[in-house]
Amino acid sequence: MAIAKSPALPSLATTKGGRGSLATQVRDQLRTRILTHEWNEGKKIPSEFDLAGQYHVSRVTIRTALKALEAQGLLDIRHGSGAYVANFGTSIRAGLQELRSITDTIREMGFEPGMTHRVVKRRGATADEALRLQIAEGEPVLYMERAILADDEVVAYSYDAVAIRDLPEKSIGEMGKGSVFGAFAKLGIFPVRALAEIHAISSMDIGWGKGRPKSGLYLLLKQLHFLRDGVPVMASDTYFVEGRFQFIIHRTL
Amino acid sequence: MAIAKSPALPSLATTKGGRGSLATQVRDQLRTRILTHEWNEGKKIPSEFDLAGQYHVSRVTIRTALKALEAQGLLDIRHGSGAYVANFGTSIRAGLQELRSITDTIREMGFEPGMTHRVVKRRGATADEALRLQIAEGEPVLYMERAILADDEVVAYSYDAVAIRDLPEKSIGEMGKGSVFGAFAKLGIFPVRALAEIHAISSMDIGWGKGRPKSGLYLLLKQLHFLRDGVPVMASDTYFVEGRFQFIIHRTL
DNA sequence: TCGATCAAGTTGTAGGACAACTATTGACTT
DNA sequence: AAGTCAATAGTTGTCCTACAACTTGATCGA
Repeated sequence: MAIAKSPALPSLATTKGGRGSLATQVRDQLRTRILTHEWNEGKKIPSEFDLAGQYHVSRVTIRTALKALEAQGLLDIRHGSGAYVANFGTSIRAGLQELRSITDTIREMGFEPGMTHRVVKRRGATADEALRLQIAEGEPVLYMERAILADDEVVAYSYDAVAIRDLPEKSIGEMGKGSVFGAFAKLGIFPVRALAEIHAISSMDIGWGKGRPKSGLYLLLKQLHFLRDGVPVMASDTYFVEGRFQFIIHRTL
Repeated sequence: MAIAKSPALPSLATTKGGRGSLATQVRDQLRTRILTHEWNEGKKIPSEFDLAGQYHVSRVTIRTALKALEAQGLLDIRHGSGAYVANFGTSIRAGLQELRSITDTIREMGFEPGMTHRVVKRRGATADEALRLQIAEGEPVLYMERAILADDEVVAYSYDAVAIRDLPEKSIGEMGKGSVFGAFAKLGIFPVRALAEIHAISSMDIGWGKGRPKSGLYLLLKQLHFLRDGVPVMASDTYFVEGRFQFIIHRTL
């Protein structure tokens, strides 16, 4: 095998300590290569052996990365044959089961994300919030009501409650401005998992402002975000205006 | 380490050729052990080394299985520490991203599944069906309209179109009776992946019969089922009556 | 009492080897 | 000439061993 080094492969973990394990980094880079159509749908990607050569890692690491991508529905690995790019239509994009901020998702879909805050305050937790966040009723939470925009059009209304616990007081102001996850990251808080419940809702009491949909039809994503150790940090009820956002789920065995 | 063989571990692949790879079999057995609460939520499961001993397989195989379970949100693997059972509330159960028949899911939730057929016929594909199933308009499809029941209560109405292609004529009758996936399995057809789109729908034209919900509020799961090689075999629009079925999604990084 | 250090345990990565499976080629038979 | 079968190279699946990187709790010392 010739050591044909790919021209523009970003090196692994050169800058800023390279978040996560080697396999994770390889997975993310391979995902990018797949999503940018470096290999056509249904076509075979290089063998594990070749990829190990390209990235200068062991076959074990490559396998771990490939298996992860298979679990996410991007690859189809066949024993004795090779790994193939899963072929759906052209849509695919980011599935719902991948945890990322709404803002990022909107941006990735090619729109300009925006946000307007109607309420940002600190108050005691309601009974429901206390139950979900595993805190006592009345314990302080950061409560927000926001409208989420894509290209200046409202796509969702979100009602969020963040458990304060040992959050520094000054950081609360941060939350009221940009992305919540951005503010989390600055504090070293990284939600790694969310449990979401989905409902269809018809109500005139959800949206506000002039962008409010007349139909009152929403897809409710009732989420609870967890830290690595299972501690819940944020409960958010996000009402997506039906039709303005495409929700996709990959289902695999 | 003592070779303390667990008393009731089903042996791997003793009967009927043992479907799938070793790692897949181990994954399924471990999943069962997790879902039956053999280990409490948040607690550590045995080390990879121990598990390898229990199942008489290599650590690599155990790792592959554990990684798969982590991707499904059942485990949380921490470098240098161990693998922990993910702790959400008690709900969890089967997430939406796991592909399985509605019937099985209902049964697993502790209800008695049922089904009534309103329409089962062979007809030409509509434009939309042709597009989704990647066949020509007018090509024959098996079209069905079914009501899906749990404990004799309607939980969903489903409109399905199965691509006939080289389906034997006699098997079409089978479809009209029990589970569609059961009929598929008998023919050696195994959908391994589905792409689902979610919508909130408010309409009085969906349900029928006396169990029809007065609200007309549904959660629409617009699905397309694929074979391993990416060939679409069934397009189904399933309207779940809002509130009668709990939809859960695990979201991970 | 508090902090640093150490040691044991666990997951992550490496490398080599072989088994199991797939797809293609080429020879052979009819 | 066409079809069948066997050999073969290429690829993923599993095993083994070893060590690196990380976590956790115990130990020791100031």
